[in-house]
Amino acid sequence: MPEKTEKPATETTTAAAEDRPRRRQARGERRITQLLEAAATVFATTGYTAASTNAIAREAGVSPGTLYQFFPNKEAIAIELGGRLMHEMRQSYDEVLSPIDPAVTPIEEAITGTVDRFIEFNCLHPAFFVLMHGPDIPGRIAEEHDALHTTLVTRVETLLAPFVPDAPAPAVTRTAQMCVGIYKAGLELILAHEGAEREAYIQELKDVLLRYLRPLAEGVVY
Amino acid sequence: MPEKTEKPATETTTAAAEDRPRRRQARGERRITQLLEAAATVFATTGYTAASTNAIAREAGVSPGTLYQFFPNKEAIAIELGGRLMHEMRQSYDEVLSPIDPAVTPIEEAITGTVDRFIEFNCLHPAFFVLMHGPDIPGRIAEEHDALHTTLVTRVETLLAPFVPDAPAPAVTRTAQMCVGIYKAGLELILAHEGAEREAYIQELKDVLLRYLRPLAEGVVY
DNA sequence: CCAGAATGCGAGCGACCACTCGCGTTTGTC
DNA sequence: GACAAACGCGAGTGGTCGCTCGCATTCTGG
Repeated sequence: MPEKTEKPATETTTAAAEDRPRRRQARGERRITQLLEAAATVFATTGYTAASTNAIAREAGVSPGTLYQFFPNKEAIAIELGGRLMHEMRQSYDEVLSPIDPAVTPIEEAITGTVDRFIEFNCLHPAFFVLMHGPDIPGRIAEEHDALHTTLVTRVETLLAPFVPDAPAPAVTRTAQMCVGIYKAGLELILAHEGAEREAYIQELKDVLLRYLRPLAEGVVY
Repeated sequence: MPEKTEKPATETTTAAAEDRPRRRQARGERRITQLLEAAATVFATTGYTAASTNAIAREAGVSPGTLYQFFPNKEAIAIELGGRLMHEMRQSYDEVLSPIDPAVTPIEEAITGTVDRFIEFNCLHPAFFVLMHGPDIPGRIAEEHDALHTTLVTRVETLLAPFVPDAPAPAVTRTAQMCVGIYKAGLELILAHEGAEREAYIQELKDVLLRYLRPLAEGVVY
């Protein structure tokens, strides 16, 4: 991996926020989103490491040089793409994961709503799954991935907490971790199928989570 | 990928079964297992694609040329390693997954026994998980992976079948798929922890599967 | 003990890939 | 309309990696 330019941290003088206050033109912004879309499809089909920057540029219909006009390196593409998808996801998921009162919303509804929302998002943006769950991903993105994962786990914990008021914290964490893992596993199956079969797997995932969590909500301890 | 030598099929004269009836010496066999062990550790730490053949040779303390004395290419190393692990696994799992009678063995025991056996094997051979669940894996190994996966699913299906005699086949398949997926997810969590925490996650995985499957065994349909 | 095969070496080859550079084109600004 | 900056190109560069080749060393059968 040629990493020659060590980015000598040219934070030289001015109090300017960015090191290079590159003024983007409208054309440039368009190219960026275009390149990001191309990257999304290439990442989704081949994975991150196997995706070549040349392939992304080709997919976008531009030259490799043009690509590097807007992104300093391959990782930055994934970072930016991941960031934008994360942002878009938060919009969907802040409404769903936060405001839940076990007295009002039964656990069945909480699970169904959350799962539906996440499934929809991931079906719409298959690259997100690749970037966030792909194991061949280098440093910086892995950090974002971890951040998302822990955020997700914490959210599930707070979602779970009111249902199990008298459970020790580590146990709740484990349950939340399992939930996220189960969700990931289910998502993979769901993305691998289409139509009625996909719907059936969605239902199956809900069943798993429901049967797993309902005993907790009912205070049953086996 | 440089694939120059097209193996000109030097089936020159004799009706020998193999193209090269290479007589291995004891030293060679030792080198092979040594290289395979080295490959296992390198694969387990860096994944398949990121693992360089030179790194494997270095880990084994031999030169790259020596490595290619015993394996035609990088893929063959993974194939052979995967094959040996598969073989070793079958020994553990044929005893567990086959002979189960729901009248004699309750579902709790079936789950516990199966999970324990598989967990143990995967903890012992972390490279197996990487080779079988890594997404950066080229053609041939992916085939073996798929073969293992479907075998696993089929086994779980037959394991499940006696508990749900009147369920439609596709539904059983879906349930089996979910079980395998859940197991994979749980395994990842288990491998990521140690000691008491690991044990707790093992228990958690068993709980998930148990709560998921018990309603089926009891004929309860939500 | 001695041919010949198996084993061992490591510099090097070719292909690929992330990334660059010089130069031409378009766009915004005064 | 003129100047600068942003945009666009694509051949080229350095580096890594899978793999080879010629040659030295060790083993094995007769």
